[in-house]
Amino acid sequence: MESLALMAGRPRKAEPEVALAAAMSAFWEKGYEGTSMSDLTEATGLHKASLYKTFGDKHQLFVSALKLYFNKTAQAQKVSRSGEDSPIKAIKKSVTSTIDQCAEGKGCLAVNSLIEVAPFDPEIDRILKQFRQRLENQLARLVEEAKERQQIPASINTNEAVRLITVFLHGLSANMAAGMKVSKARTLLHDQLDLVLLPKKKFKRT
Amino acid sequence: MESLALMAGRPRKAEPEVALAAAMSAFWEKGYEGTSMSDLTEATGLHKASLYKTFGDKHQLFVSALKLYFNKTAQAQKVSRSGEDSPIKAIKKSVTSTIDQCAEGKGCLAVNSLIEVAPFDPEIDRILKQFRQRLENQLARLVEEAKERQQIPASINTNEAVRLITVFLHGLSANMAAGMKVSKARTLLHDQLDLVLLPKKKFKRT
DNA sequence: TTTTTTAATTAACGATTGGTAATTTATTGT
DNA sequence: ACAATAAATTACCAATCGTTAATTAAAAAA
Repeated sequence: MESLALMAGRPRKAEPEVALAAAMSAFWEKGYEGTSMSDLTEATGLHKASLYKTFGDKHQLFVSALKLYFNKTAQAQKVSRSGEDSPIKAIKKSVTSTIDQCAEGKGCLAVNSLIEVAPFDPEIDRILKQFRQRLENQLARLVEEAKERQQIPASINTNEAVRLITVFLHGLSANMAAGMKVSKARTLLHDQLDLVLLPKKKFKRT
Repeated sequence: MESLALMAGRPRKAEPEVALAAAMSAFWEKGYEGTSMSDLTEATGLHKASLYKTFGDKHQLFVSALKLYFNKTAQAQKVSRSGEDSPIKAIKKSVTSTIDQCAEGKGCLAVNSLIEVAPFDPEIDRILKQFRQRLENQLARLVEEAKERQQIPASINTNEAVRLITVFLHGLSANMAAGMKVSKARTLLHDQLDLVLLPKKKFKRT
């Protein structure tokens, strides 16, 4: 009765989910202000009026696209670390998946929006904060597990370590938006992980 | 004959340098696309036609504003590390100055532009690359000096260390654009510096 | 076949965008 | 006083912005 239901009325050209995914891509490529309604009609294959009826105005559509983005990336992270028993390897797989989603020249939609729209848009700001928090909690859990299993020193401050990793991810996203290669980003990310999660020793300053 | 010359014609309401600084602030606050010509007239106190005559079109004005931004930040860094003999302290002062310039809710104009305009604007992309390179060279020089003075281990890979620092700075800028406090950013930055510049010791994995 | 339902389509709205041309105002040089 | 100069100001341009109303087309239900 839900997905296979034959509905009265003219059949739509594109399923809302498909159209939303296309809109998400458009926002991702061109940013919120940079994506016009014309761009969205072109991307989705739907006409303006249909977009308004289905998703509300541009802002609501953007909110929906953002949420879809998060579901997709969260899902990708989950998949990439599925079956991984080692916490520290799970961390690596999780964050590497994040980088892999940042295609060159596009960066991460969340980080892009953090800079472009969050400062002027309380609702988007709230949503982004929420999702950052979710990612940080996820990582914090894995760091704690890694400590328990003595893969990393217990002396590490979990919250600080997580912050050092996520802030670095944001930096990588910014660079990837401007063309940094995925391979380069991966290398730097792994260096950063080693730095954050491996212990330091004292060093004699002169 | 230059600065004090009495010129024929109606005197201008604002000196071009002052107007350019105001335009820079506007772009910094609202981004390139987000700043309309009306915003710019309001910020500079100059009328549209005057802006066009003085600076060319919006894009040229933005280029000039970007260059001014770099000159200002480079100058601020230079000042903040002036008279500092210790290379490692000079590094800290230099990058801290970068963070201090990223006012809360605005981030860094260069990083903002990296995400918002560089992907669609080859000229801006080129300029930003050039300035990132300049900053990285500056830091690399200081890292090398620190090595020579044995403030940090010679085993450190200079280019990698510099990249880990600058990428982290970009991440901080993104977060500050969305409201991270300067004090918080400073703390994280210093943690990152210690991590990158202090040596690690081997750790037995289980 | 007619009615009902739903989406596609067309056309248009006022507002704002970046950008110019024409004119007015204020100053210096002669 | 009068021309020359340069900036301020006003008015305007076509194009695009996000948004909406009215109409048409295509399917199911009666």
